Amino acid sequence: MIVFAGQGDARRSMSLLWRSAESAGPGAKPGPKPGLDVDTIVGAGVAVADEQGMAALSMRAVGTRLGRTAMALYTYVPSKSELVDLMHDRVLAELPTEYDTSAGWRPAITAWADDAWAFYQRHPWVLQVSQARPVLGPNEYARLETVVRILGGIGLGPLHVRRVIAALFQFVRGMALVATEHRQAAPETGVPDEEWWAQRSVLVAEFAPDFSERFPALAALESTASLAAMAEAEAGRAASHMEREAREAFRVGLDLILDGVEAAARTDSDGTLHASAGTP
Amino acid sequence: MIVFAGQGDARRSMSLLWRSAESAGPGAKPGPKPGLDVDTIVGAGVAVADEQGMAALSMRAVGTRLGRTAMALYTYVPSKSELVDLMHDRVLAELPTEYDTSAGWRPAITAWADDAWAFYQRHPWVLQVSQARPVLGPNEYARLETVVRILGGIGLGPLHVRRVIAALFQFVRGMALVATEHRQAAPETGVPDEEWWAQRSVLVAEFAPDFSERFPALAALESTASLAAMAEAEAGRAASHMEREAREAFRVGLDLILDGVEAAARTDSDGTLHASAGTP
DNA sequence: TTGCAACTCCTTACAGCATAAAGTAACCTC
DNA sequence: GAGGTTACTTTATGCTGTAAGGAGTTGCAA
Repeated sequence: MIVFAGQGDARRSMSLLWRSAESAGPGAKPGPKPGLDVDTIVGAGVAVADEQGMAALSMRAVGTRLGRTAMALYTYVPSKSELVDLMHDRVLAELPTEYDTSAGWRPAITAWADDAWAFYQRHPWVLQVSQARPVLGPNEYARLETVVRILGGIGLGPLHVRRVIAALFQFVRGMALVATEHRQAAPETGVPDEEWWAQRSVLVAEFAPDFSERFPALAALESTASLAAMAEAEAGRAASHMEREAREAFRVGLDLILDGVEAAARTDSDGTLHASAGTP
Repeated sequence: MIVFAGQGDARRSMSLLWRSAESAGPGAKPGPKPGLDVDTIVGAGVAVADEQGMAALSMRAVGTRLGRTAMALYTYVPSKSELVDLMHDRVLAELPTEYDTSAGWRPAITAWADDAWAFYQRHPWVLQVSQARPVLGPNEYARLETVVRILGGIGLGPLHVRRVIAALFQFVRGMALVATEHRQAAPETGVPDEEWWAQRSVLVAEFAPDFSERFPALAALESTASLAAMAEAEAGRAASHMEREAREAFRVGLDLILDGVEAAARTDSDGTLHASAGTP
């Protein structure tokens, strides 16, 4: 499903991304009045993707939602992959850009990560858009700017800042991806999480009766961990067990990384070359 | 492209995954001699995916490679998604399962991460297989067992171990994904990395002339970082700049996480409940 | 030896996808 | 009103996974 950006006319897609009441022009043009516009189409695309997932995002689906055929969209948007780019940048606008750093960078970056997490849960399809050649829309830059503002002045060298941010981004993305996949798998396959796992456990036991000899460390971990997990399972039932575990792993991993960043910031600021980038 | 596992007959797919000279049975059966077998088909699938990517993996493509039609495969494999599961577990067998922990867990886990990185670069399509409902094949478990053996005995509680491993997995996966996407984008779109970025920079400057006012921290970072990046760019030219950056960020991020794990292991082993799971 | 059941593999068919090409109708300017 | 431009539709092409049915091969029982 991963869609690559930047195939089409680069100039056209950039002008679509950065347009802002762009060049209203001379006014009346010949031909029938446009019944649609790019914003409406992008909105419909986002609605389809939010409701039915990326796999259900087809030109027909978007067109139908607007009472048109699939081909009608091509008047406004060069191709499906440009539409996805526009959808991506559109939803990115939901992310906050200001974080309070008065209590230090760490609570700020934690809040940022939590917001990103919530964002991905809201728009899971975003995780399916390729990151290789970023959309380079205004909101993509705004998101980056936000993090750079928080982490730019904590004593890391500029190259270090970039890499820490990349690592942070990918970590958040990765954990959010597992969580959304856990959540989506149930409706997609028609089998609830717990039931699926139970069924599989039985089958594993059946086909691999020597499991605990082949994977002793794993078996030991499972037995001790499942006790704790069961106790925990009684608590909430809004989200499935796997989804909650992903959330916990996200929190734990984030703290691990931020501990590392803290240490790096201390050692980096003594000696190593660094420019005072960011934080005006 | 993300394919969900476990839709088909669970029993059938488990027996395919765990089969090992399975129940040769009574011997001669009626009907023509099978011209293919599951292993051959899985091998052909891996070859197609390795060479042309996940998007090019179609039943027709795999069939053609074996001199058959697409439908011939359905005699051996219930569906495409089961085939993908089998391919996944097949290549997972390439990963080493033994790591030398005599110098401590940290070099071992670093080597593990490096091997995983190389593995993903070799089989980028693996990154497109959903993790939500893991394949639960023997090699998937072997991979997990390997990490648990390294991290099980360093003083983390069992629940903590699971989450640290989840975080580690997702981090490696995420960084590997960016790297492979950078590498694949060039052939996929026909435009080399550097050229694409140069072209885009010009367009951003054209459509957002107020860039450095809108994104001051970003602009400052870019200008200082690009100096260092240019010096670095002279060194090697095997991989593109973006790909090398992803690799660097991977290294940096991994060290950050492992610093955190080290600290956690120290504090966790004093006081908190934990079982001595793993490392016989 | 014959007949049958099981088996492999093929052809055909269908619904769905992105999108190219061509046609129709609406609208402005001259 | 004519001509050109634009919005949108219909039709068509070549992909996809896979259901359905048929052809040919083989082993065993009668």
